[in-house]
Amino acid sequence: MALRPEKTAHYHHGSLREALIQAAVRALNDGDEADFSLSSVARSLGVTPAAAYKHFSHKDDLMAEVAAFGFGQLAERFEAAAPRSKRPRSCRQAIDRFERLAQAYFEFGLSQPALFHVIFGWRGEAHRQAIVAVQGQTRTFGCLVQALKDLHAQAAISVEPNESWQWFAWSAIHGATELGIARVSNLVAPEEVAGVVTRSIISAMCSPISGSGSLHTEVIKPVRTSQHRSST
Amino acid sequence: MALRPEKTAHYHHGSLREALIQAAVRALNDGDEADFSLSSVARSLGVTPAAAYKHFSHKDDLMAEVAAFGFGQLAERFEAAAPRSKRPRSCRQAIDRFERLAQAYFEFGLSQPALFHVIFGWRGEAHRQAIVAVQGQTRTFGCLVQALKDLHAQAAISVEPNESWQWFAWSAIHGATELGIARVSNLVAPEEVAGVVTRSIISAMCSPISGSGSLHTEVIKPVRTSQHRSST
DNA sequence: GCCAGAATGTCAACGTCATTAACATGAAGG
DNA sequence: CCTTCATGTTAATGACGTTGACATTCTGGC
Repeated sequence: MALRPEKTAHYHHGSLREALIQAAVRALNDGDEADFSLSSVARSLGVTPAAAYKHFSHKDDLMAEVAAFGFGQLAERFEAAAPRSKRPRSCRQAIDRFERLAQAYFEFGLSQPALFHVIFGWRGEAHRQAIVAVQGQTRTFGCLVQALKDLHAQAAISVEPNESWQWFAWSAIHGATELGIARVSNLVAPEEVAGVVTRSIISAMCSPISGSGSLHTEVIKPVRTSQHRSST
Repeated sequence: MALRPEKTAHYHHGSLREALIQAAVRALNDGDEADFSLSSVARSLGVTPAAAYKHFSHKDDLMAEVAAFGFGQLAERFEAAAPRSKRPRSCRQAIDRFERLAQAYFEFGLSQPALFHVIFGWRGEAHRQAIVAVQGQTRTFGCLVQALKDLHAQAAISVEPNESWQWFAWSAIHGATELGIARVSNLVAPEEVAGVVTRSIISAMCSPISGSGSLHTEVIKPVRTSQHRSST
């Protein structure tokens, strides 16, 4: 059939390995994570659980692939929200772009919480997990870092986005997503989370020390008044 | 034995219910979450798994109690790090207090990751989970909010800590903890995370619009130069 | 003091899960 | 054609969550 059966073309099933990964992702996204199991995933493909062990040595092996796939999906969302080709050419473009990235991150977590937790919460074999994490970071975290650099290049923030700031920005976005998934509070409406978080991060990175007062009045002032609505 | 056998004094075991909860917490904290099970917890108490079902209708029931207990532990850490009796009387005291709270949150998550994820990541019966979350928030999240108000009262931050800011501060601290647990990156050394996060949050909440320039040069400047070490 | 009944535990069983070993099947290549 | 390897099934093992039948022990009323 295939012109070049490069590696795993289609023996009995075709390519069970990929099918299992995608079925696992589908099962995770289709609600009930309690019902998630290697067996049920195999069953959904009309295949025996034992068949999975011809392709994965442990369940953790499958989950690692699922995590890698999830990172890919997140990267796709990032690319869709802020295409690499369209670099920001103004301060506001940089800000909007950064917010869209945060929004994509948040929506990804809320719409696929089980997958999200496989990516970031899976406790598996440390070795493989590390590999997945590193690969995933280069694709996703790199986008955030670039957005921060763009913010700086377009003078939307005054501090240079060094590693500490990168860590902080990621933490804030990630934490907002986790808290959103946990439904631990409804202090901020979901559709406003990304805006609040990004503007707060930007506010943090507008240091007033290097005589950039104009930046503040230009960028931060309208943000603050319009967004962080006062309560009480 | 007991002067007043108020409710569940000691029948066969004594008070299995409490013992099970604490044994579960112990099992979660003693590494291997993969080996965690209702059965193993019961076994560790020399008791049959079925015995647990005289006290909890489902495993989720037990986990909800574990989550509530975990919230209590976090609250204790908060109280130890920043006693409610010792209210800050200066700007620096307020800042230090806030940082100690963040540090306590971070260390709690890193030292007891499994328990931490039961608290924030457990997917159980929505009803009970909501109750636990609400109760836990009043004890823990309230401390953070108070710290933010103290920061404002001591003029360490200029914006009023409304709900949006509370959400943001919590998100940043929570996200830093989650990323730390996931060991997803080592951009910032663990012992510096709390400092970086708190100072960044404070920086975000120092709005330059209300003529509080003195606050910035006084509070933020030394922070920025000493902490966010430049990289590249 | 004794006994009914509730509270609390064990035992045995069910269905599911992850995992494995033994066996079957089908494609590929000599 | 026939070996060989990749891929699948079957059947088994031990652990898990959960339940129902049964045993024990505490408690309260007599």
